Amino acid sequence: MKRTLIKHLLASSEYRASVLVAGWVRTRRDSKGGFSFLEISDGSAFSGLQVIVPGELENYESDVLRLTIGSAVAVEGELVESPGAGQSVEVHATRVTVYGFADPEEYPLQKKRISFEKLRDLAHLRARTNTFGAVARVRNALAYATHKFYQDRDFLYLHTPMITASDAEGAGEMFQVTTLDLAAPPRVDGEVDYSQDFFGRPTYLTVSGQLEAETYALALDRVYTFGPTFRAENSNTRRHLAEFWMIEPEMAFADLSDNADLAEDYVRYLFRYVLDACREDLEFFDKWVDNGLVARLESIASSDFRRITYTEAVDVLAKAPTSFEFPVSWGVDLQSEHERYLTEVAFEQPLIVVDYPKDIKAFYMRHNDDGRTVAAMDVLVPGVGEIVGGSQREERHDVLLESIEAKGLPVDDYWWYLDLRRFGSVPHSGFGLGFGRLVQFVTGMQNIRDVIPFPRTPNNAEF
RNA sequence: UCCGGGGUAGCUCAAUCGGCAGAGCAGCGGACUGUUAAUCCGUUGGUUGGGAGUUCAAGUCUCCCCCCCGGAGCCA
Repeated sequence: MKRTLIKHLLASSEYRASVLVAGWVRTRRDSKGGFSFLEISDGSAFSGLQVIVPGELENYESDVLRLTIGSAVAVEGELVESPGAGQSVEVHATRVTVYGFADPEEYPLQKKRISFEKLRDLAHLRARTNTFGAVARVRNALAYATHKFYQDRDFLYLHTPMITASDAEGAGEMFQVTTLDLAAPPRVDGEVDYSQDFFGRPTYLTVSGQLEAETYALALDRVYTFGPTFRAENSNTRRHLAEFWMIEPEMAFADLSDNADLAEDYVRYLFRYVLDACREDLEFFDKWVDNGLVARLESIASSDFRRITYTEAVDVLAKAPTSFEFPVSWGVDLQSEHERYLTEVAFEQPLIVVDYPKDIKAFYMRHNDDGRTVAAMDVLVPGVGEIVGGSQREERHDVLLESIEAKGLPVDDYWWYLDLRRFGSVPHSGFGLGFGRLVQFVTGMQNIRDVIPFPRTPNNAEF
């Protein structure tokens, strides 16, 4: 018999004489009336399936009464209306096959709630919990919706390299990639001789695919990347990972306003999609993790983002009836506390802040005509902070070259990036969205380590 | 990396002035029941993160180290 996923049984309105399901036992409750209740989950839906196992089954004593949380079973039986309160349908088993028991003395998960901190030590098992199953389904839905959004808009999915020689934007410390013997590297004049390394030069894990994406945008018009990036920063916060996934669209013939439009459309599309596709999971998060989550997502999905300039933001902050740890004045970068005040207190909605001072932003951002700002934008959301960072890129060769030099960067390394401005240069724009932060915001999960299966942070690469 | 809070039974946490290391849950045994965080009775379970020191006596005080959490910085 063909196996049916539990989500399809739960959605089924017609009762069936014979079904086959398989999954992991969540609970077993015995009735001395001579039968047992099993709750089985296969991860296909938030809810599990209730199974009634009659005592007459030949392996009832030998197997069924030994089933505990975490055991894996297959159940054949009749799908019927449930007289109980907690579910609309249930299966009356005619056969129960045990694939694997889970010794209750050893199995670390239990019916009671376990802290997220503890579950990080059990990352190989935590997907079996309600919360992490729901996170996995939501993360999957957001990934699918991302591709759908860009594909529907004629963006081309681009694979940028994970190993790179360029320190793209000075976006942080990089992990070095080498095949040299670290105990005894070859040396020339006391310095490590990288000409003998695998690539004949020092190489690193990428911190961003943006610069490479620009080369394709200036040929194929619209592209996006969706891949892993790496930062070797010793960051210990609930919003940072050493390895995280980023989505970076890049558009030719597009200015900062087009860029902001895209970011806003994209984020709202994702919220709308996941509200439809993962309703039960989101309602679970709303109830147990972050009260008001669903209403917040609904509200953001159906309202415009507020757009303000950096200069206006500084103005609002200067007049704020709050005292900040870091004083605000034009020219300083916005601190977390400032961003939070803007998005959580002053405006109480997602914000797009544009036109930052050029001195605090990356070299590739387009200089505005005012001579002191660049066409940068950050999307700020309540609770998570900066979720998107982007800009219109500097397309003028002389201005870009000047900017690289002004930032003290090695001009020679950017020869191919500068070439894009020598041959058929056009205005273009793009942004990066941290996928983990997106999942954080959509699920309400407090810690980014709990929205990716195996988080990489300083001192943590166990799995 | 900096600041603050932590690390005690499988899990979540108590432990007064330095004085016999405890509870709930889980597990195990039993009772009961169309149950659904089931309930009731009984019961097993400890190198108190690691190391050194002070003391008659250290979970508790001192020093060093490791790890976790929150905030900051960096950023997405």
